[in-house]
Amino acid sequence: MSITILEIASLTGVSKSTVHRALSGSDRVSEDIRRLVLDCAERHQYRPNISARVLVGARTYLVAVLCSDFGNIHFAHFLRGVSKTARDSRYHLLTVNSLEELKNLTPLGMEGVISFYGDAAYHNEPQFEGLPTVKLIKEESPVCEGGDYISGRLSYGAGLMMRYLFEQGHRRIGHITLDQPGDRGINMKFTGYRNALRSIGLEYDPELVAHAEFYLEESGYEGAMKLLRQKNPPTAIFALADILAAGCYRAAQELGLRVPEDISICGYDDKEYSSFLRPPLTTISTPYNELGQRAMEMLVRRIDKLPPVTEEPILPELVIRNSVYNIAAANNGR
Amino acid sequence: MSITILEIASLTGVSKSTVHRALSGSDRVSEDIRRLVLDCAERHQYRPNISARVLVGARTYLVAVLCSDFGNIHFAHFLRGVSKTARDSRYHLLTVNSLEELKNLTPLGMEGVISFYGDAAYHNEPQFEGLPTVKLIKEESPVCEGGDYISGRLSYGAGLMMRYLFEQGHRRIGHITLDQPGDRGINMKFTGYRNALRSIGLEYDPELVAHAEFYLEESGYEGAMKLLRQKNPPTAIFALADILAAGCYRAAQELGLRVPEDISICGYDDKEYSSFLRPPLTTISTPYNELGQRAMEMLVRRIDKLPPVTEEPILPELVIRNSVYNIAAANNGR
DNA sequence: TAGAAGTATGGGAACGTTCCCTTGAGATAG
DNA sequence: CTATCTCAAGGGAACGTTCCCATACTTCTA
Repeated sequence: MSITILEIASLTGVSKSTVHRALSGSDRVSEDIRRLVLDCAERHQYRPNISARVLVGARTYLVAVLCSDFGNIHFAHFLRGVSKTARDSRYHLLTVNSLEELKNLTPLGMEGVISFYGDAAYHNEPQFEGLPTVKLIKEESPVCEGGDYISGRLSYGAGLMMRYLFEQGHRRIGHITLDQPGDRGINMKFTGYRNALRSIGLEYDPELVAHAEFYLEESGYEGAMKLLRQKNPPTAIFALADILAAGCYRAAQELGLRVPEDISICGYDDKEYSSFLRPPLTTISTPYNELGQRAMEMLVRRIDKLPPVTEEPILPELVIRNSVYNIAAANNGR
Repeated sequence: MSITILEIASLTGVSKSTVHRALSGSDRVSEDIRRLVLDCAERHQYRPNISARVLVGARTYLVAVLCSDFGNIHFAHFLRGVSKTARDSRYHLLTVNSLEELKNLTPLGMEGVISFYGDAAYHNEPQFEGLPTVKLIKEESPVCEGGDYISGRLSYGAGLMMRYLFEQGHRRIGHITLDQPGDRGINMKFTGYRNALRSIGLEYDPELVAHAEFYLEESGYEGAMKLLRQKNPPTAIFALADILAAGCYRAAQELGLRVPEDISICGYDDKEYSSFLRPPLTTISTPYNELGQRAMEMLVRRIDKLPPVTEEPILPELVIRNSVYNIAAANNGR
């Protein structure tokens, strides 16, 4: 274990109070003694005992990051962002798997919580365990008015893609959505699709929407099959997730349709594999790393009781590759 | 904050010692009082204050997981495994980004450390901060004799692939390795390649080895170009990583070679995208989830001062898809 | 029936830190 | 020269828990 404040005191021949003052920055200590103490602390690699600090209610610079699935690659990127800002602001991170575990760990003295895509059930609580809390959510909604939150802006992303498809001349745009109970984000994307249709001036046609059951390639395949076998099939399919888009590719291949010449396909997520699909998939990328950094910045301000600042929003980006055909140009060229 | 032992004491009218005894399991307390105390604790959702425990040197059930890159998908899976076992054995996890941060957080009272693919520089230290430590390493080596470690067994995985290629009739097998300073694991894979060559009875030919500079698709492309443009090119290329294999695909395509008919390509990692490559990539999968569980089990035993048990090793697995051509069968059929 | 043995409970100290109050010494002013 | 002020430094309490020892009471044994 590390050396304690009391040991430094006896080593330097001053009292623990004086050591504390010297260590905790410019209080009332003479310059000589400060030097002496700081020197001794440095030499013995003194590190304050966080646990003791907690007990007396002092600051800990500990922040909990809540995520129910550590295996999620998006979380991994998010965490990397959080971790970066945390390091810059001398905070320490504590990853927590569930609300139950968070409760068990609160005595460690965390000063705040960052929550990654929590269950919809928790959206209503503005903070966890009475601690300042920043939540990453899939899409803003009135429910979240109370607390601090940062949004993946799925609806915006969906609109981005829809507008792009429209610009490329597509008018019949299919959509594969995912019916996952309790996950508001996905319905939000569906909403994004519908809103975009409206703003573009296209009519909503339920025939153009397939409902996938699982987050699997197979579900995308089935959805695409349903959409493409109609008498008047769409010219483009916007799949809710890249993994579903991969399934669409397989369906297209099986039906003898070329991507993108015969059918345009695009996804959402920009997974690592998406650029390796043939043709490389046009998709939407969410900058989770930046979202993580921003979330931590927001939390730090909140902990410091600073008023929230309105910064430029962090928006999903359109990643244009080769899976969407420019119908407009093709028609012009004809 | 949660209710304290002292508050329960005054609530139930007994002393804090008695409350502590009742709470800490069957010590010397009368059944009546135990009931009374447990009831009160339950009702008020008592949670022991870990920080106070640390201070008096009692158990904390806290374990640190050390990883320098939280964005690593392999780590994400590993962490999921660790987390599962931790939950089952009522341990709590604390993810730590660097050795420096670990040092800062030791006062939280962690009882052990699990380290994910740390720098080679740390391999020599059997434990961090004097705590029981289990390390995930890429490959066993004499260096690690002192401490507890669990191995990804890269060398075994490389051997697995080489034997498979040999069985499929390949005799000129190229290899793309990665020159990363300080990363022993990669040299280990290279060693695995050479060992496998020897055990199979093939001669080592430096002409068949390309050294990639970065962990990038581009590097794989360059490596494959070098190997395939020789006058006597290999019939198969074993790339050090799936991402390099993806680059090999591009090189093959550019040279007008069909995969796998003209050139077999295989990788290592079994990344999510590997099954989406055309043709789907034959590769090696490391069960990081299981490795994480095992690592935590080992650590728990070590913390409990139990002797280590020798269990079945967790081995990488060959994932056969369609990127390796069976030359032997083709020749027979001819 | 006295003393020993055993059992239930209470009380104090300790862990390392921070906060608050006190002490003492030197400087300044009247 | 004394009273007041300033400033450096020391000392004690508190946080919540655990551990150890003390105390009171019961039960057993000779």
